[in-house]
Amino acid sequence: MHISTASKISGLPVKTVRYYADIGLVSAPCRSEAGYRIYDDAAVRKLAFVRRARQFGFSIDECRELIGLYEDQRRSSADVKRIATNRLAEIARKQLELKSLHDELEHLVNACKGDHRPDCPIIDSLGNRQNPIESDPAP
Amino acid sequence: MHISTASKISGLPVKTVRYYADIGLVSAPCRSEAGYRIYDDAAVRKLAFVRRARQFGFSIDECRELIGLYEDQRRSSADVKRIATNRLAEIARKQLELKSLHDELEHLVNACKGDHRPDCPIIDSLGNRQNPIESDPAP
DNA sequence: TCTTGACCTTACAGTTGCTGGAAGAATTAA
DNA sequence: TTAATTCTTCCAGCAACTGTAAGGTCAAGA
Repeated sequence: MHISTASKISGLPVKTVRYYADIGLVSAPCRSEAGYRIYDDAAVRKLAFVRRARQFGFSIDECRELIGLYEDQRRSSADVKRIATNRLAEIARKQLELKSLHDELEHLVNACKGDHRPDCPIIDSLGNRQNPIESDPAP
Repeated sequence: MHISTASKISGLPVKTVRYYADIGLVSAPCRSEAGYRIYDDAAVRKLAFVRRARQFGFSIDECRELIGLYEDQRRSSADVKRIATNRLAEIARKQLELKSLHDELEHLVNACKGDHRPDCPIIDSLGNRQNPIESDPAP
C-alpha cells in the first residue's frame, strides 16, 4: 500500500510517517519503481505501535527501544517493564508539578476581583515575588 | 548594571536575558559606549516577572500580554484574570490527560510480571489494539 | 493524445523557547 | 603588561514534527 493508506490505517499524518522513515524509526519495507514508499501490514502495525507509545509520552528514543523489544521474540518482559516504570514515574512527577502550579494559580485567580479596576493580585504576585538567588530586593 | 548582574538578580540565565531582548520581550533600557547592555531595577523586575510567569506555564506571547498589563497603570484586573483563567483551564486539562495516561500505564505495568519470559501485556497492549481506552476488540 | 488532478517524491524552512559555541572587542585583576 | 573574564553578534542545534515549494507519477476523462 502507498503512504496515504498506511497513514490512514496507522492514524499518523503522512508527514509523520515519512518523518519516522527519515529518522529510521519505522521504514517502508520497499519502494515502487517510481520511488513510492510501499508499506505492508507489519510496517503499519509498527507505525500504530509508535503512535500509541507516543500518546503515552514515550520519547522517540524510547520508542526506538520499544520497537526493538516489540520485534524481539526473545525479549524479557522485565526489559519492557523497566522502561514503562520509568515513564510512569515521570508522569507522576509531572502530575505533582502541575498540581502545585494549579493550586497556586487558582489561589491567585480567586483572589482577583476581575473588575474594571487596576488592582490585581495576579500581577502583584508575579511582580513582587522575590527571586531565588538574591533575596534582597532594591530599596 | 551589566547583563550578568541582571541575570543573577532576575534568576534568568544570561543567554535567556539576551534572548528576551532579541525578541523584544524585555529590552535593556540603554547601552554603554562599548555596546554593553545596561539594565536598571525596573528592567530586572520585568525579567523576574517573566521568569515567574514562565514558571506558571504562560507562553512567551502571553508573557508579552502580561508585561503590557503589568506596565499599564490603567489596566483592569479583569484583563489579567481572563488570561490567568485560560491558563488555569489549560492546566486542568493537562492534569486530566496525565491522570488517564497514568492510570492506564499503571494498569499495564501492574499486569506485567517483569520476568525473563517474553510475555508482556505492555507490548501486547501497545501493539495489538487500535485503542486501549475504548477497548474495542479487533474484528 | 492531452490534460486535469490526486498523489507521490525530496529538500528546505519554520515552529517553541531557549542553549551552546565561535570569533572578536572591552574591561578588570594580578 | 598580560591574562582572565565579560561582553558582543551570529550561527547551529535540541524535539518532534509541520508547512511549503518544486517537481515526478499515474489513472481517468474530453
